[in-house]
Amino acid sequence: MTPFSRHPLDAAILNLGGAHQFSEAEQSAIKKLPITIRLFRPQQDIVHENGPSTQCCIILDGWTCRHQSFEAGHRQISSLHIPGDLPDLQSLHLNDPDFGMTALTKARVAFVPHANMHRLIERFPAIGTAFRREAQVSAAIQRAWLSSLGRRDARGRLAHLFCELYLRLGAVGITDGYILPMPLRQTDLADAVALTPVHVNRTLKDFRISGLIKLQVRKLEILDWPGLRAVSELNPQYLHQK
Amino acid sequence: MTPFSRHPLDAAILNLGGAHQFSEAEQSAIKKLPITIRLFRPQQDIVHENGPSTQCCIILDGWTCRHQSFEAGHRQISSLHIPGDLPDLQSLHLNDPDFGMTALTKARVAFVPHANMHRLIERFPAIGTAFRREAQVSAAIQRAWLSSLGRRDARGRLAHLFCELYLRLGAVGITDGYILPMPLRQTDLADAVALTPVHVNRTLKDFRISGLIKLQVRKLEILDWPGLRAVSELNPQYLHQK
DNA sequence: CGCTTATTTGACCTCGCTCAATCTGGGTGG
DNA sequence: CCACCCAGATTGAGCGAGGTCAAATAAGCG
Repeated sequence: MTPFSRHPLDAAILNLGGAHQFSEAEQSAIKKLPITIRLFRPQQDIVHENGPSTQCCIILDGWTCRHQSFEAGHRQISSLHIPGDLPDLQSLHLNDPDFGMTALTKARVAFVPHANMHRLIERFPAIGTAFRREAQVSAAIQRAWLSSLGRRDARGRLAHLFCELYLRLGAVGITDGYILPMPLRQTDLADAVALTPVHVNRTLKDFRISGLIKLQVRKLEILDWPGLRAVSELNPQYLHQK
Repeated sequence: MTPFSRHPLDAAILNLGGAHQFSEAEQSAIKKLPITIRLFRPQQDIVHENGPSTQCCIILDGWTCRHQSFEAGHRQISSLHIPGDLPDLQSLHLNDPDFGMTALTKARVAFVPHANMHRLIERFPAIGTAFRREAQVSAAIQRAWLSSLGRRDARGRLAHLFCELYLRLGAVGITDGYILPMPLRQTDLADAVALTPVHVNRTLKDFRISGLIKLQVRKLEILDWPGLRAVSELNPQYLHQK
């Protein structure tokens, strides 16, 4: 783990490997992938909602989201992605994306041509297995969101989102105690939990008054974890961490 | 395709194969899987929400659903499954299920031990690929549901569900023109689209009055497909059919 | 034909939406 | 260094889609 061993895909390798880490050979094969790195500004499209893609992307830095738009101008964010995530494995198997992806913050994203990914899977079945596992984990997170939208009220939804982020960010070592980065605007939060920005604002105020959280500039501090967790009815099983 | 070629897993093979069907060798390997077939009555649990499973299941007959329960007694259905579906590939990779699965109708379900599935994937990488593809398709369907709950009103949600079912059932040849089986009770519909049974009832009445559908005993007839589709804002891309 | 489960309808209420105005803080140009 | 700007956050007032509760009707089924 000397500084020399740093590679842009390190976080992704760690993330994908999960419980049983990749072998040396597998890791170095991943690191030899021909990647193109691009920078994005907040609100910039990474993958357009229509139009096929020939590359997979890997989040190196910053936050991105998948979303779908509606005629009335509303949009629904269906997942949030942080460094180490591979949010577009779907395009390896399906031609038409059913979602758009955009940056929520400044973001650094690596792109790998599909052909290279397919070859990688062929040569290293364990990587194929890891991709299947990753698909299942992110499907599980999506299910949790689905239930959240379906059956939780405004407080529950926001609390659940915060708890999930706390755990996910903690797993990749981005938290500082109970303080986590929170680069999303209230508008973005609203699109994620399917509320209006106005109501998100009111609910956050409610949380603040109840002493559950403190939300400053781009930083969220969880003041009362048991309390927030109770509001969220969180069952962290679905994250399948560790 | 003589009657002699009928095998309980035929539908699943067709479903999984997708665009590029399996080779003879692959197909016969699948058919040689040691399956246990069990029958379930409506509302009976197939996979419990807690407790690990050591088998994958394949729906042979009937409808099932995945769902999550909440403390207040509510439940959210996160997906519906019809014959040919493999709704529990997740358990191949993740130990703890984050959902329960129950039969919505009388159902015939085949079970295959994980070990045999893993061996199958090892020997036939194309089957591993098919499993990845299947995971992505069902994730896409879940995303569509998620957006539906988040951004559509009661009419939109129900219409969207009906349109999706029409297309999915059509793809496996279960529809008869615009008539499709609809074994779900209004309570089940409510749990799927996150409304109360009462409001589902009112919305169905509204559809009936608008001449969009006819809903009789266990049968749904779509009287005005363009109309229903307009209400649903359906973009069938996400089903990735064909 | 009686019993249970599902559907239907009515009356009332509430959570979250809409619309609109105001406040705030960080960035920018003079 | 300061006045200005502008995106984002905050607050208020009124409304409506969908929820709740309760009762009536209809449909399976032994």
